[in-house]
Amino acid sequence: MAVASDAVRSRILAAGQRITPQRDVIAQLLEAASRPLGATELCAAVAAEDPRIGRATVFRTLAALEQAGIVAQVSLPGGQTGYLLCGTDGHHHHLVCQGCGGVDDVLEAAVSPFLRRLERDHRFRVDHASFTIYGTCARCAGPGVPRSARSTPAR
Amino acid sequence: MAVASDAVRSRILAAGQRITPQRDVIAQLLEAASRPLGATELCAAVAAEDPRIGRATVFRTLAALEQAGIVAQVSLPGGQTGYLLCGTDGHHHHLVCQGCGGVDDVLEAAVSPFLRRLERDHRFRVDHASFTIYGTCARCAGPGVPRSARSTPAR
DNA sequence: TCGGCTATGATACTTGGTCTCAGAGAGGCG
DNA sequence: CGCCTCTCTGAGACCAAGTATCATAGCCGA
Repeated sequence: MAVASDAVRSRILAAGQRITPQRDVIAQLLEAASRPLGATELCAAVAAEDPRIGRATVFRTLAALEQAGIVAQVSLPGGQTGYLLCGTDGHHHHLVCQGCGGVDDVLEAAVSPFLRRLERDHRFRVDHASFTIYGTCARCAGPGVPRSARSTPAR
Repeated sequence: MAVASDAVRSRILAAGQRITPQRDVIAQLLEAASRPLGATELCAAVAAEDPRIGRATVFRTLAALEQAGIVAQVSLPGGQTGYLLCGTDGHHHHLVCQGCGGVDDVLEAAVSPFLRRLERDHRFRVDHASFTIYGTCARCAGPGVPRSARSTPAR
């Protein structure tokens, strides 16, 4: 059976959490998915991998991994919650492609000027902002069918 | 019993929806709250106003009002959903004050430069973005404490 | 090896929301 | 006025997501 990558395992350890077979299964499933998994989806996948793992353990593990900064919750369109293994350390945001389900990370540094501007304009102190943005990635936009305006030389 | 304001009623009508006593109650409760109400909270308030109004009607009404652009869903910290009567027409975003629960609207125009920048940097076409930002409004930040001294970078 | 702590599985429960279905009520029309 | 249709409603079953509880298993350090 596959196991979670060393990188993930070491991050779990670094957060002072134990690596257990159950956590390994869950981390590995999220890692293999590379797109946000819904609660039902994840529970089903976990059950398929090892039917003896309980729902409570799944959610506990997600909470533990989230606390360790290894998984993030994103709100999927339709109001559902998706769980996502994220490669980026620290607080960041997500671009979710509605075509392939892939996720791109947006570093906090890219959004903080925007937030500071909001703070100034609205006389508001921002404590916490986390947003998920839906759209279409370059690959899914299709080669040869680029958005008319997107000839911009992106890095 | 109080009724929803004329502005709200006319917006319901403009969206081709009927004004019924039940919708009136719900719109009026949201209007009076001036902060996001959770599902339980709202159902309880509705029941207090008229115990014969069913849950299904509450959610149906919320959906109808949301479609009419009169209410918005915001995700409250803790993952809960709040319902909110919004004064601004068109797509916009919300700043939620964690002190008083008040909500300030952020017009789409204020965020689109940020989104365009993201599109450029990530080669990503943004279809839909809606974010709710938590923080403290100027009033709750407290009088006498100058804003310049208390600005904190977003986490 | 012993004690304590962490993690686990089972299960019941809560919350948030949807679906279904029969019926009430309003509006339009002849 | 009477009828027809269409929207909206209430009740309640149902579902999905997540939490709480509790006894137990297993790891780990002393």
